[in-house]
Amino acid sequence: MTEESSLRERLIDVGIDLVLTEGSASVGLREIARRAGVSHGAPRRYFPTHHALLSAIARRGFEDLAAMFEAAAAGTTTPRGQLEALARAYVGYALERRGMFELMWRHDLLDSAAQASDQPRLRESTLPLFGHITGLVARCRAERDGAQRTDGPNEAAPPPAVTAAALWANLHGIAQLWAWGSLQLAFGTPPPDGDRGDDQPDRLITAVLDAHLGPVTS
Amino acid sequence: MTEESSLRERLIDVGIDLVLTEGSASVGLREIARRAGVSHGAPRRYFPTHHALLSAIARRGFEDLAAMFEAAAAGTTTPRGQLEALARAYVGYALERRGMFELMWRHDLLDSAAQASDQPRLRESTLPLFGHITGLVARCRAERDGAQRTDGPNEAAPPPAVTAAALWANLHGIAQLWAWGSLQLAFGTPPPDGDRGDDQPDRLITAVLDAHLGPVTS
DNA sequence: CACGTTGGTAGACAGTGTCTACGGCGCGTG
DNA sequence: CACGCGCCGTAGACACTGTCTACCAACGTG
Repeated sequence: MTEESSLRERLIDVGIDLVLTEGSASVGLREIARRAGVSHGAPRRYFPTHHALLSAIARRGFEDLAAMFEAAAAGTTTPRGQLEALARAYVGYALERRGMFELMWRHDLLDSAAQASDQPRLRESTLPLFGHITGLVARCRAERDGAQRTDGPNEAAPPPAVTAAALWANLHGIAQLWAWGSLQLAFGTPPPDGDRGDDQPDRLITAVLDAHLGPVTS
Repeated sequence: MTEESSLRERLIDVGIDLVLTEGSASVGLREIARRAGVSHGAPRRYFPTHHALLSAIARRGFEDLAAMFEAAAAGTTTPRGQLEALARAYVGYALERRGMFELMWRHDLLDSAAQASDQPRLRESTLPLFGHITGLVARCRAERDGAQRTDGPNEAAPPPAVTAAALWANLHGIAQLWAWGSLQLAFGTPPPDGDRGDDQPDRLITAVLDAHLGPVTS
């Protein structure tokens, strides 16, 4: 099945492999064709341009990310727990599949606005994710409001969509800055290629959740 | 003065111009040389490789950003106000000087780890920024703690460095996601090349500040 | 069997980053 | 004043890239 699939899928697979091992920069069209065992003109039959192939690869990344969210959310039932799992999955994905995460936001390499004739636009791949976060934030706040109504200074919390956007942006920034190495050396931990320190982002993530949703009430 | 400077500076200037007008992607070494009026091999005299020239350009970007922070902080005196100005300056810079902002975090294009013989490492260019944020957060919290000590559920706020990192990451994520267009369509405003909606990031920024520092107490 | 379509090959073209050899210019020294 | 020597920039080559085009071998169908 996986060995004799159509060349189109094989090119995407090889591309993903290349993005993950090498950086997202050196994913040449000819290199993908080479590793797929075909001539350099072969991909053109399925992808009119290099960007189209990269977009297909990135689309797979968004699908993987969505699947990872569902898997993470299956563990717990409370909205706060699901948000926590989602957050951990997001920056976890960015850190362990760094090249893919980079590629997914390189709008200069992707046809983010064009649609591939039947697929939805690549830019809108993040919409369900955002909707998911918004829903969880709303549920989370509803639970909180139902439980205790005594805390005074909670005046005029922003609507769930704003909080969700802020939370998402926060996770995204953590992922990118951590991948770049800035946050590590801000924390004093030596960043150069030392894979240790994987708990530090966790500390940041819980801090961020507390900030945006309020501390845990249990 | 500016017209007859050394070629080295002129190359950087032309590169910045190119990055700002065209995207950060198409800043070819030969193109810079062409627009500077020299042959394609000339830059090599001052920058051993393409990445070195791009790193010099990015370094200028970090300097500009730092200068913009100082200018923004000069307006107000309260730490909260300075943080607000800094936040607005950060995402403002990212939005109006988009190409530069993109380039600055493209660690696949920059010699982020190597140092240019006398300049500090490019990766550490963000350290003073982070230190600044941390200091402001600490001052902000000290003021808050001095004012009112009555709110109960403020148990165990994270150390200032963690809050500063979270805040910075949040601004960074807002800048990037907004530049990509995801946040716009998450908010319903049409993102495709419509420059309108510049107030929306402002709403996000204030929400983010409130979340990380607590709502304004005035 | 002839035929057109599908799926891939191979070569060409412009353009890129890097490397190397070569010129011209100015400047200090004999 | 001549000479030589660095500095600074030019020009060409090389390998490589993405895109385009012509070609070609199967293959199922009439």
